[in-house]
Amino acid sequence: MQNKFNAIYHDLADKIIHHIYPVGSYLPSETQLSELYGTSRETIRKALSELLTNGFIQKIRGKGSVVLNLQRFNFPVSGITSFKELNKSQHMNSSTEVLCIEDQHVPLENFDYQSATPLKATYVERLRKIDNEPIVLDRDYILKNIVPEISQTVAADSLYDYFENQLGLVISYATKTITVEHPTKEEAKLLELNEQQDIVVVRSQTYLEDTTLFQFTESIHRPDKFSFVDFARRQKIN
Amino acid sequence: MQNKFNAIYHDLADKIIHHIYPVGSYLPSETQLSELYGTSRETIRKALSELLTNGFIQKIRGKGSVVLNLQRFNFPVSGITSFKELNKSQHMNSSTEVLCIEDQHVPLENFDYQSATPLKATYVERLRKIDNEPIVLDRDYILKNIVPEISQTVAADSLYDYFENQLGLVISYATKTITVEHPTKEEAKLLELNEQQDIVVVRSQTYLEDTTLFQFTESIHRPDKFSFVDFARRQKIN
DNA sequence: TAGTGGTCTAGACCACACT
DNA sequence: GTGTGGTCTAGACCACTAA
Repeated sequence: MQNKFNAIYHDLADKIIHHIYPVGSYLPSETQLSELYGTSRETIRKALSELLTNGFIQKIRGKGSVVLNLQRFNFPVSGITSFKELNKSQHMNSSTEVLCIEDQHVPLENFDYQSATPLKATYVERLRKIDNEPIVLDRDYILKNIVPEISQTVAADSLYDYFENQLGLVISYATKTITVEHPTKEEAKLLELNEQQDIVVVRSQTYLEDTTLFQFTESIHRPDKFSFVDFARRQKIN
Repeated sequence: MQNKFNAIYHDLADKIIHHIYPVGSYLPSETQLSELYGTSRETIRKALSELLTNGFIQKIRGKGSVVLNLQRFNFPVSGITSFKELNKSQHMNSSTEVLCIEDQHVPLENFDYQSATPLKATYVERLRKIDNEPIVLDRDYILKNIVPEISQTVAADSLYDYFENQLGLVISYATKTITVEHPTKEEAKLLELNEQQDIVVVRSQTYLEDTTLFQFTESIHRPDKFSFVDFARRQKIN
């Protein structure tokens, strides 16, 4: 937490989560906060603008910053989060079963992606269970030119942890699409569905800090277990 | 467009969309931009940070700001956008059929919302078609204490246009959940589905600038026509 | 009128990438 | 070393809210 504004953001977020600043109350004004934290007003404003985009507060001109009642939305299901992280922060009783690790080319047509040459990747297929019920079937294609090798133990634990903390990769952004499709026989079997039921498919492409494409993922969700929660701010279209 | 940084943001976004700054190239540096636009560097940085969060560029420390290849993600399906706006910006051949306008209480249990007293609302049910195929069934509950009356003509045109441009309401943010459910007979009939097929339900609560809750919406999507596109930046969980 | 957030400035120092 | 983006500052003026 080297940045001032980041430290202030987390301090304020904590205080909101623990109701030191209760829902519906106003935070101290920006000038008061800048005195409190011994920093300039612009730095305070950066921290507040983080709180704003993450749905902690609403700023009202001429009045102040109100604490919102949206704590439940603050875990970033709409962001990029690994299963292990989610699991940890939600205290779920979950497990991961590695079904397959092998070298494959990325099935580009699935991802609506153009490439002159085939993309070599490590294919990892994993089944995620919560309380012993299958919830998600994850299919990851991790590009070989970035990560040459992936071991069984890493796949069973957490790919993101390995990439970020062992390899020092900085994951930056992703594009996602969510659609509803018919399952294949295999998918239905693994997720314990009958073949009439649809599946929810979340496909994403993940990029590193330097804009290198790095991973393709296909997450197949049981429809009855799927829930996507989002917080959005209005933005006019021009 | 009174704000400098907003004007600069739109100018740069336009130039990216029209490939004046091609995909993969670098924008001029921040100091160059501040000379170009005759403004301070911090103002430029605000504009760039908008471009960043909307997926237009990626900033790389020590190098510059790279133009990303994500134009298709820039219409905010993940934001708050009205059907009419989307329609206009996507040039679709669409129509809206108003099925019902009447006074109702908000069915709070559907939205997992607590309230001591029932919430009086105008209920508007509309069926959205594209190329004469039913796509979405929208059910809006607009709270009476904010908007007392809604006419048939307004519902047939655009609620958001009415709220923002006629009534001067400022819509600020919303919470959304996406789930997959079984249709009722009526829903299946309206969307021309067989009752085996699932539906995608997007439920949202929309708030005004002053944090007043203002609208509940239930959007029922045909599963085969549903697609949700998102751009997300990585944020660590603490 | 006093206090609030919204915008903008001109400067400073730092960490990082490239050559 | 030079140029880049990342952070931070101290001050200014504005528009809005409330008493």
